[in-house]
Amino acid sequence: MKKEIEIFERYLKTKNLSLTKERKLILDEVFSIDGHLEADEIFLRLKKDKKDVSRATVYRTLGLLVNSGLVRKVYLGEDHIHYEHTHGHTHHDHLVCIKCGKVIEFSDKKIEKLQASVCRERGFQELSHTVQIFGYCKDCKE
Amino acid sequence: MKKEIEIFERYLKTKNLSLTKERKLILDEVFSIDGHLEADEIFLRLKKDKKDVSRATVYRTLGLLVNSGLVRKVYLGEDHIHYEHTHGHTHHDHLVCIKCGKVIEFSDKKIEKLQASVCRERGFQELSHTVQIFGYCKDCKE
DNA sequence: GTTTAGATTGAGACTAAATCTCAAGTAGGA
DNA sequence: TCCTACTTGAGATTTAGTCTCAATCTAAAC
Ligand SMILES: [Mn+2]
Ligand SMILES: [Mn+2]
Ligand SMILES: [Zn+2]
Ligand SMILES: [Zn+2]
Repeated sequence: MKKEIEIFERYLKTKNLSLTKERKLILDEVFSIDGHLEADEIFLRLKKDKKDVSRATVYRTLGLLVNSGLVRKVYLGEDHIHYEHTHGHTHHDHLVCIKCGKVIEFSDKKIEKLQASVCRERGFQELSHTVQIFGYCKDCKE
Repeated sequence: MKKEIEIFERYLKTKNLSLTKERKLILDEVFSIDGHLEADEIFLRLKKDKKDVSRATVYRTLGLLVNSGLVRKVYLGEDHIHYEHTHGHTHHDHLVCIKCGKVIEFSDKKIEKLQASVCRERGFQELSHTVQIFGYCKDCKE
């Protein structure tokens, strides 16, 4: 599998943009995290590492990463967006425990197929989707 | 079918709260709108009608309406929450056109069943879910 | 190597959604 | 009537995210 950095650089090339040192720092930080991450988390981790990058650049670069297809936004019921790697991960959706906050990933081919046929019936061209199921996880239900 | 106001009042009773004139104004305004609505829309409509209610009370009351089960929050990919009636409407999910903003509702029993079985397999107790499919509607796809 | 146009950045101002604070007012049961 | 808990509005606050703009960098063209 291609490395993230190559994909990102190729994407940037197509937009006449370049892989600056700030963008590389952010890319590395994002791919050093497993699981769901937040913009501010990237900003603070880099700051702690004395690899300062401005908050604006973090947001700007996360946008580029999303557009390049390496990363996607996920909505987990909180008041800010989370991000997760798509590169190297198969598509999945989320069960979110509203008590302990745990996020459980699942994927179901049959659901995906049915969603695709809903779109087909409506003449809708799907680009992406997110499914969130909120409730209590095994450990939290009474 | 029971009227919204009765359900709301009963809910409030169980919480030792009362149906004040502000809460009634907001309830009426919310149920006068068909489709997806925003908190600020309620605030501004009431203001225009000279039925002033503070923004804080609008948010507080929308929270109560959600807890009472009359209304639910929906995430449509924008930077603020939308609300929609649940009372008197069957459950559905959304296709969101990222070009013209159109929101198309759909419901699919088979998808819902499969989601339920995903939860069952994981010992997850579902309370609610939302599905959003983003893409181009019939009129917007190239 | 210079020039130059366009890309890039950081600091901090700004916006907007949503929540919080708190003093003043209200409702209802004892 | 008294008391307590509920309720509200105004505006402050919080927080996520965007925008502005001057300074700097990049890389292609000369
Ligand atoms: Mn995930
Ligand atoms: Mn709807
Ligand atoms: Zn849990
Ligand atoms: Zn459209």
